[in-house]
Amino acid sequence: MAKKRVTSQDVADLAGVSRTTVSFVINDVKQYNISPETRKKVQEAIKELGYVPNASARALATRSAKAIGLIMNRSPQYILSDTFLPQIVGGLLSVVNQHQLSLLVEWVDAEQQVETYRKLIKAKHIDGMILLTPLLDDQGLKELESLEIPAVVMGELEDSNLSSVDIDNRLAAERAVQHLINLGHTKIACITNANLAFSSAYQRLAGYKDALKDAGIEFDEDLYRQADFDPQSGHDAMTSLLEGGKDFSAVFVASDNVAIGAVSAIREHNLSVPEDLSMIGFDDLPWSKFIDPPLTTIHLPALQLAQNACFLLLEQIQDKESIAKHLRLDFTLVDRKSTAPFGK
Amino acid sequence: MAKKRVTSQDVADLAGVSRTTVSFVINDVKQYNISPETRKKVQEAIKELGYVPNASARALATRSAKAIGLIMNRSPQYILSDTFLPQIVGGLLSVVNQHQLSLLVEWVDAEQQVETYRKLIKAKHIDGMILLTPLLDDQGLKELESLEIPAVVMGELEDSNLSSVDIDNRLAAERAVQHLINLGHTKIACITNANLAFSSAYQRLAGYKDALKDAGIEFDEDLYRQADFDPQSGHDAMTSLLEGGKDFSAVFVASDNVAIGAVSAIREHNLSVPEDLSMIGFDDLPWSKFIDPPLTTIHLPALQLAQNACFLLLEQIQDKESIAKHLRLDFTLVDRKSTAPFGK
DNA sequence: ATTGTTAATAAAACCGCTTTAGTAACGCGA
DNA sequence: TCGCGTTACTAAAGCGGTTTTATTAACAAT
Repeated sequence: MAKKRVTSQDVADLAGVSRTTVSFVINDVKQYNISPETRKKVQEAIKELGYVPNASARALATRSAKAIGLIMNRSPQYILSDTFLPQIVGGLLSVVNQHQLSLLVEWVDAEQQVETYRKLIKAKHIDGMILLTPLLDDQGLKELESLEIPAVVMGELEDSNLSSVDIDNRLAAERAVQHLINLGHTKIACITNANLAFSSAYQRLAGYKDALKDAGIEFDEDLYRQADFDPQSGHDAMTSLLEGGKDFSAVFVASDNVAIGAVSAIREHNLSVPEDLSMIGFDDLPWSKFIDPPLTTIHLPALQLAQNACFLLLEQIQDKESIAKHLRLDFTLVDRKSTAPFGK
Repeated sequence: MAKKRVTSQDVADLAGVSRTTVSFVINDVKQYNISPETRKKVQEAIKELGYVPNASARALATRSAKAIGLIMNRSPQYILSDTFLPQIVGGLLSVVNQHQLSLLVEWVDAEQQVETYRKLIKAKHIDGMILLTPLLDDQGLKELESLEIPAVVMGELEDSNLSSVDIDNRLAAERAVQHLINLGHTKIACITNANLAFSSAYQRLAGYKDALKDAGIEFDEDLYRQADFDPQSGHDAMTSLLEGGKDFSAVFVASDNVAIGAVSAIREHNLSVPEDLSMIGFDDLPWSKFIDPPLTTIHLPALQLAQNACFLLLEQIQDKESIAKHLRLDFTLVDRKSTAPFGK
């Protein structure tokens, strides 16, 4: 008893008009004037039949998918620990919904980036895309630029012409480390948020080095570790630092999600934050102020970043000629309880 | 210089065959045997032109969208604090990718549930859907059942015929509370994870009551608060409990995300967990074992739940006649450091 | 030689919508 | 009365695939 699908023809028949007219009513095409009575007849027929236009047919005819894609570079394993995902999805959803669009989530395999980007757009599954956690050497992105496809990256890529939205990661990291320096610390360790192939990790590390340099402190390779997005990696990195034998009184952890693991490692060594070790984080996740001690950190306006990325993308989709923009939102340093003056 | 789109006709021309043949090659239709040479010619043409079949056209012709939807009931505001989202998305993505499908994320407004579900499916945007955090009285779901649309809910709904995947929330909550009782606690407070319209909140509360009843402890309205998914609400609920004047030695918090806020409130009252108050959580979020104290909690296999939900859905999509299944995955109680015997 | 089969490909219809290019009806000025 | 411009609508041609049906050639069987 497969229910026959209701098409615009059915609506047209019931209303006693043509499919053309039905289409005009639905899309509110204004240069063709349809009489109020006809309009009403059609609308009633639509309601009576419970007609919903077929999205694929529409997309095919209009050559626009009415959908955008959120493209993630991380492998599923990393997505699991992407603490920002809810904020990003929530942000995108809020604007996408207002514009009657759909949101597609895709994950591109590192090995076949180039292919995947191309396919997504060529297949016209989506009208444009938002790229999350870009890698510095992403060949696929290079191709995207040349294909002149609507796209905006959430993150910074130095030599890219794609539109982007981010905070100034490097400067923010510098400010974070300066905060520690201002408190009198000179031996400051650093744990990155991820492997340096990710632009945010690279830039935050650069900011750390900037701050040291400004203060005339030499960068010490032994006080630096790489983490891998999740708390466990932070725990391991901190353990390694503590057992490395090098003395330090403060640490800059380039992601709160990593920091929470680092704090647990510090506790395991019977030390405490900030009494024995000051820590400043990065990201300001929803729970950062609820842990013990509440984390001093850099607030990343993830929701706004996502929304703005979406706005930029929609702009590009509507006006293909629009030039690439690089939007930088403000960050703020949130001073809580995980830092203390040197020497107590 | 709008690059002309490459269609199957172009491929056919280049290969010197018909569109039909191109289609057969692409889809590997086996009842029509195409000679190896033709096949090769076509494949080379495809490669040379960089041809990618248009998804909308395909969907229109095959009447299948090759996409599934993840439908969230929470408002964007709540999505922000949905700590499981990364695991769910990661889980879905991993199976969706294997099957060459796309994943659409949608949020349905509480006010227009019925409409939204129908539209999504009728528009054939998606072939089926996975429903997250269902509400107990969701009218839209009722309609879904009658429309015989492929759908599986992540969660439990008592009187629903839709397929579902979940753990036994009620039993798990009972076990959690029994754990406290076994430690000698008798005055046990409860903070729900959300408002009781959400089935998980309702069921976890029921489990809490079951455990009390089994142990002959009377349910005390004053020792019970509702939270609202996020840490702040947990903080507020716990503050309210502590300042309520009623004595209690343990608390069951029906979500770790809420629990982290509750712990912070406890600290603010200069009390500590588990010395002054034992706490058991629920969910076992990625960071639950890294906070201080590491949370004793119920482990919810979110990733597996998502994957299984997806499998069930795909099954339903392929075989419309398949009957609804209710899958219950195992939970485990993870005993960490936030609980202690009563009276120390 | 005739017919029947089968293998390999092509023609054409169709999926359900949008959109261009009309067309009929009507009022209006000359 | 005729021509002309509006107004309110429609027929038909796509959009780019899939799928049913048809066609042709080769080959085996009668």
